[in-house]
Amino acid sequence: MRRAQSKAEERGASSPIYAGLRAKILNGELTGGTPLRQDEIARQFGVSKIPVREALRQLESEGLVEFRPRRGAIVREIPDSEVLELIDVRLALECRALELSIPQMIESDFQLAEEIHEEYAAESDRERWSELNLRFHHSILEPCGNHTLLTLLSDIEQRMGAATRLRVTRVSGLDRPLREHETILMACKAGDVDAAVAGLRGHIETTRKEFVAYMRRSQLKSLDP
Amino acid sequence: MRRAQSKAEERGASSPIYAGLRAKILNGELTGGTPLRQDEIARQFGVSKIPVREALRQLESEGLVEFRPRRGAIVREIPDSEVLELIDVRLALECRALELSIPQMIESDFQLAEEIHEEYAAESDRERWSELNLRFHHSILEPCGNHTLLTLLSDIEQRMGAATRLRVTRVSGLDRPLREHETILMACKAGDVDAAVAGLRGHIETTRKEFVAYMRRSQLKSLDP
DNA sequence: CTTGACAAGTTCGTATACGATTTTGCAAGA
DNA sequence: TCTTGCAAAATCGTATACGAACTTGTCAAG
Repeated sequence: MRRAQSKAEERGASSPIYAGLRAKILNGELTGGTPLRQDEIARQFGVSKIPVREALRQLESEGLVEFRPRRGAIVREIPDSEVLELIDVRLALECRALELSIPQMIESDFQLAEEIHEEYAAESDRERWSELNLRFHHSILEPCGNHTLLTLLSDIEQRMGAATRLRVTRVSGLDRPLREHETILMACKAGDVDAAVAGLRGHIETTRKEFVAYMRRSQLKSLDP
Repeated sequence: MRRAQSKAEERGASSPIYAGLRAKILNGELTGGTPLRQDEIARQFGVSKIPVREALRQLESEGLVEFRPRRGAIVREIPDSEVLELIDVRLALECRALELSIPQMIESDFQLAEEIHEEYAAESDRERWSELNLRFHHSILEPCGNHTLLTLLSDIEQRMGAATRLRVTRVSGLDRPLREHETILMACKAGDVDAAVAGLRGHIETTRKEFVAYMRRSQLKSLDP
């Protein structure tokens, strides 16, 4: 193998590995339980195992990867019960963010939210619904100005996983979330914090119920072939 | 140095290093900005740099340590602005946890909370106030059953740092938090979720105001010798 | 055919080694 | 005295090496 390049790697060799693996896990290319062999990943990226292990450790503390002693790392399988817990966390964080956001919102924020909302309403590709839904939520939360909170929210969303979000989105139609988004946006424009937060809360609680319904169904399916 | 021990290390060499460094950072033994030299830490723990680097990476993603490219790791200095942001996150998570907790609480939970409350009231050592305060909060939040949420809360508290908590606690007296705790506990016993959450919210908002006051003072001090 | 045990091959975890970069110490010049 | 330059030392980041643990495949016994 090539010796250490003379080129100055500005951010270390583990960064691209971290980013690469993270992307593959989040977009569902690597699903839960898949073993992550260090030598293989090292070969793929043309480095040794050491930066690979560092990247895996970082993914571990984000909850995306799990280390088993002496048996290496696997993509973490997030149990349904934890998804429910994460939805509650999301509920708490989004509601607080919205509370802080509304007094900070200006005309351009409303415009952006509305544009995303309309794109969402016009979209027919189910695969994109979840992405547009997320973008709408971010657009009304971002003005809150609390970077720490927003980062935490992103982490939570990623931990819930793309797959989960898709499953939930499929269960519900397009109409119901759109109507709820509209209600929330109206309340934001009116500066009515309580109404907006109540709307968002109901919106997320419905998501939660939909996930519970999804759980029921998949449990039934597994019991009755 | 000794060769690899035959003894089977069940959880890897990085775990004790991680725990050790974490403890030293949280209890204030290592303060913000302190450089964390890999070779030195490795010598102290009798291992090579590799497990040290893994431990540091884990601490990095918890926000306790900062890596600068090619210049190693330092204990992260948390800016006042971020502490304010973290208090908002704590507000959101604790309020939601309490909401979920109250319907789950049984007699023994009330008893535990009351015991801690009384110990708190009787404590004269200021250094222990912050610990007892934390313990009281945990006692009423733990019944919520959402492990993910509780873990996140612990992370947040640790990130705010022992030093910060002490500073804030010193500013306030003992009476005010005690009265607020009592109000919250009463509402919990009565099963009055709204009152309890409102009480907790006010309690944390006061903490926030106290921190703002602390910031003002330390800013004035630095301007006027 | 199934079970158990041992050998061979994988894969992990970390010590050691080494090039590259940053920091430091010191001497020469302004 | 205060810079400026540069060589020496310290420190980082990662490749390589290797023992230990785990997995897999084979074969004999039941």
